[in-house]
Amino acid sequence: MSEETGSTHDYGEFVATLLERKPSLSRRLQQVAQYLLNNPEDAAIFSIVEIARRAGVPPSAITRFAKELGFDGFAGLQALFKQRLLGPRMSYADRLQAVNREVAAGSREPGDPRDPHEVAETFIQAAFDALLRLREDVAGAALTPFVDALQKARAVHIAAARGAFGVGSYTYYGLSRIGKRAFLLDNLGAMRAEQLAAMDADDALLVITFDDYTPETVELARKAAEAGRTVLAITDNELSPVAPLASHVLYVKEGRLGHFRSQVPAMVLCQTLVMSLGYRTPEVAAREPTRRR
Amino acid sequence: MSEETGSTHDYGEFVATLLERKPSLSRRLQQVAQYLLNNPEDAAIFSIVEIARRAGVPPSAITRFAKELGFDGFAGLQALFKQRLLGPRMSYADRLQAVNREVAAGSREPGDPRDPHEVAETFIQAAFDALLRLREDVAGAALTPFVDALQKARAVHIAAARGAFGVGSYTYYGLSRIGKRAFLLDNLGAMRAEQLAAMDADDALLVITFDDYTPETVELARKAAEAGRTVLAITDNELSPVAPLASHVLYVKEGRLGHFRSQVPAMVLCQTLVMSLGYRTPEVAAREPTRRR
DNA sequence: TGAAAAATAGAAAACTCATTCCATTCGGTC
DNA sequence: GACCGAATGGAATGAGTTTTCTATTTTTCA
Repeated sequence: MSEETGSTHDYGEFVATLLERKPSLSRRLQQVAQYLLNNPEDAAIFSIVEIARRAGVPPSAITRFAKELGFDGFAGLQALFKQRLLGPRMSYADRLQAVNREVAAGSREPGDPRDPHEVAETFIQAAFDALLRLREDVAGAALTPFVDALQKARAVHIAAARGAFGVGSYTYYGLSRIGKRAFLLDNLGAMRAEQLAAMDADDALLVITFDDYTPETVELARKAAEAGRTVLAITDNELSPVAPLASHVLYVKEGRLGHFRSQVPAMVLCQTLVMSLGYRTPEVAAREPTRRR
Repeated sequence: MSEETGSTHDYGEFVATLLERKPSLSRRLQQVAQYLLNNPEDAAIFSIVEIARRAGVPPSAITRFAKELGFDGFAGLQALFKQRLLGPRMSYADRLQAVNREVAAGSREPGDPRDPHEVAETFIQAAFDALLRLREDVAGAALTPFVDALQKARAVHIAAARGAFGVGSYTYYGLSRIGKRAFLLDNLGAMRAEQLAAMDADDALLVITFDDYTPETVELARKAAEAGRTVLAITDNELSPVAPLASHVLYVKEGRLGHFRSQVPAMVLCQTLVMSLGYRTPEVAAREPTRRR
């Protein structure tokens, strides 16, 4: 980790360097450059041997290429391509690249990652990435049946704990606002089971849980499913323990940062559900909600 | 089980197989399955050692997993993920550009605005805008003194109601997670005043309120300020009634779309504060390493 | 509660991959 | 067309990754 990477830490920057230096590279190295720029995904994924084969050069040419551009070796070069592919750590939009360059140029300090401003930057990028993913996930998701189910329910009971509690609270608030009867199963006074028992046959349970799958929340979903209640789930993937219990499931693949997961996409999805439901209840949409002009 | 189970050469098929076979897998192997589904990109890119580290299992568990599912070894399993990543989908960069163009143009084909997918699109765009604005706001904001104040407080009491309750809950959870003593003033049993009175002289009150400035929340801030307690505020602008009561204020200019406010920027800001504080608490920082290496 | 079976972690072995080095080839120059 | 230096390919080496194996732990069932 000393003076290794020489020139570039960022893919865009790397491309710029390459363009500039291409004329001064030897023929073979230009060929390598050509291939890498044309197949950045391959470059991220395959071994040097495989890449060499595809590019029609010997592996040693690629090693030489990496060194020529100031990397320690192939690994350093490939790291750049991996980053690009992984997302949250890559520059995410043209508008924001300007700022990235500022940082690179030194008009802003690269900075201590513990500086709150740096942390903010990181989380904002993570949120961007998470939203991009949500956008894709949602495109193929069955939102309408989910909203149908919410509409059909006489009341919605919400189970969401720990990391998901914020999203659950927000959804509870949103549903209440549009005039949907909603209850938050907050396990107050350890009355979780009793709160659940208060569910009517026509009611639905909305379960929101991710990743650690808070056992209490999963348990609530199981009990409700066993009791024959409608269970709706928002969770992160097909193996989630609540998925098989629910009649409708929406998946939010979340962008994590360290151990902290971005609540953003789940929040936006819930907003969407609430609003979509709101549109369907004309009298509520017409009614001016409290304290809003 | 005599037939080749591992003939899945397509990611979707693999997920299906996994779903079916999950119950019969051992605990560890389920954990591996879970991680792989949650982080398919990582699975495509990193070595077995790195993946094992991130999933919190020994490398051999992953090898066992691969064999259990009928692959020759890890390589065969990983090939699936690589294929998925390279697949027919647009490259990441292309996707980003597409979104940018759409967002910038602000114009997509109209469609029915009540269609949940349209609603989702709208909210996602709103969230994008809100994040961009937050990015600007945060650049000039005094985050560090705010975090200092949080750190100095022996315990943090959080007042956030109605629309802000979700963000408040999340912040409460986050602070607790990093080992900061935190309390949520939820007005349980109408004991708001008593909950506030339980504040110690060294404690701080974190007020989160926007727009409608929930009177109860403002009242809490006022009481705390009168009692000489440290008041920290997150609100939307300089005219907010809580601004003059607080020793430190952070402003989140609302990214509203129609008349629905996006909770996203407030959420991200709170994440940032929690994480920044977390970095300062050594034992927590050690427990929660970031992905930077 | 105890014995048998299954699952597991970790270290050592087997293997793959990346890099180095040097003999050979290539391209330019006189 | 022959010389020289740079560029190149490929085998040998070394680093890193995966797999296997076994002692230990955990779970299951009587």
